[in-house]
Amino acid sequence: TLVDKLLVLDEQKRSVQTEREELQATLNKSAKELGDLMKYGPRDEAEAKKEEVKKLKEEGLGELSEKFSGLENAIKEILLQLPNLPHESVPKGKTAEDNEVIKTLEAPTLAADALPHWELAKKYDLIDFELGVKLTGAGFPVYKHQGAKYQRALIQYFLDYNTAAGYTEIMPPLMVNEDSAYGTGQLPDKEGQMYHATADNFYLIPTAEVPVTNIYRDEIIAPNQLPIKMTAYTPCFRREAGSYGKDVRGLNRLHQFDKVEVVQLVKAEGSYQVLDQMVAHVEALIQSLGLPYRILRLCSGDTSFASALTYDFEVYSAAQKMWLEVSSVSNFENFQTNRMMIRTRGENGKTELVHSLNGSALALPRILACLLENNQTADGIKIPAVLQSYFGKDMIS
RNA sequence: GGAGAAAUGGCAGAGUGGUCGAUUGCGACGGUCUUGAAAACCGUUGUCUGUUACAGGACCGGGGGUUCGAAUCCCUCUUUCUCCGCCA
Repeated sequence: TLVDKLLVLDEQKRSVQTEREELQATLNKSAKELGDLMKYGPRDEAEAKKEEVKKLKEEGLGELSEKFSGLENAIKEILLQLPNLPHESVPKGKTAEDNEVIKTLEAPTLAADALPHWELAKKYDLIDFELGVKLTGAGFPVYKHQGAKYQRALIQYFLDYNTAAGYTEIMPPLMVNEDSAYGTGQLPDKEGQMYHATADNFYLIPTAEVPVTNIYRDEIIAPNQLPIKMTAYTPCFRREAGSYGKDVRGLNRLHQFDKVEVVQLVKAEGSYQVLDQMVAHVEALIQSLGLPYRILRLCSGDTSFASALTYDFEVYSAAQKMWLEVSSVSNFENFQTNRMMIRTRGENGKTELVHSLNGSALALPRILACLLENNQTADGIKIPAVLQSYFGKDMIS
């Protein structure tokens, strides 16, 4: 297996490293002696010594260095391919069927003539999917009138909700470089899922997690700065290669969508309590919108490359009669921070990796879909109480 | 896009081929003094790797080269600053 290979390579690397460093040490020492000799010693003796050192270097060092960097690269390549290890509470399983339902609210039923959100979007002129096709392509909807305003209201409400809980608001770049994409684990795992601006080798962000977490790449965070809590609204871009059918109808799956994300960097001890807090945070947010939801603990096969434990939140689309994922809350432990070298100092002053966690709070399109479908009435679409001050009225009509 | 200058530890800023992992100042931390604080004085203060431990090795924006020896010389890339051009 990869791991066995890794162990062998690592052992080889160490022994080559020791060998090389010993040679390096003799060379360094000789060079120093030679320095004195050049200054004070007899000329011919210095020259003789010089030849001797030169020969020693040529014989060993180049070969050893090559061998070493070869081994090092092989190891690095394997390490990048290894996913995170699942937390002990993660149920074993391969597909979404094996996810564990932690909590579920009753799925409401609507009148027989209830419309799916794409019909409602057309009826009230909220979203123009065909226009998006003209401008860009499928999966790039155009929000209009009350639809655009509803988006803005949701974004603002979510950001206010998160900052009230102590998250600092961030507005990051929407494109990142290769280092950032590797840092959070999108590369090499999700190479084909990101839009790639090849002329400059930038990637359009699939989630705010990427730029926001990378803010602290290569940093040692003072212990009194922890926990670091950040929230960001960004559009997200995903190629979604391989999706098809009713999965992609309407707002169900888009290439560009809006999301408000929360990210935390915390001490390793207690990171799972923080995960629980984040789950509670997201749950209360969904509750405040009055949407029926359920919480899943993802099985090993459904958990993403970088995550150790992920909870998914799904809301119920009453007109489509299906659950739609609207938030994913994960603890990455030190998987991302190890790649990014995000550290803090422990009791003894030694550096140690922090843990990174993040979650959506929340992704907009499916929330909007459910808000439209579940709140439709003969007179219009009701706006939840918490959103009315942001939206400016209590009904879309 | 064109021309020039620069990149050194948390920050500022020395260092132009050997004794430099790096002077000094500020900041931070510990201590003395004080009822407490300030001031003053003394001390500590980069990262990675590696060993049971000591030793050892690497890192002065990134990569490559010259040399017995590179923070220092050469090539290249990136970034920043100044001037010019263009522009929301």
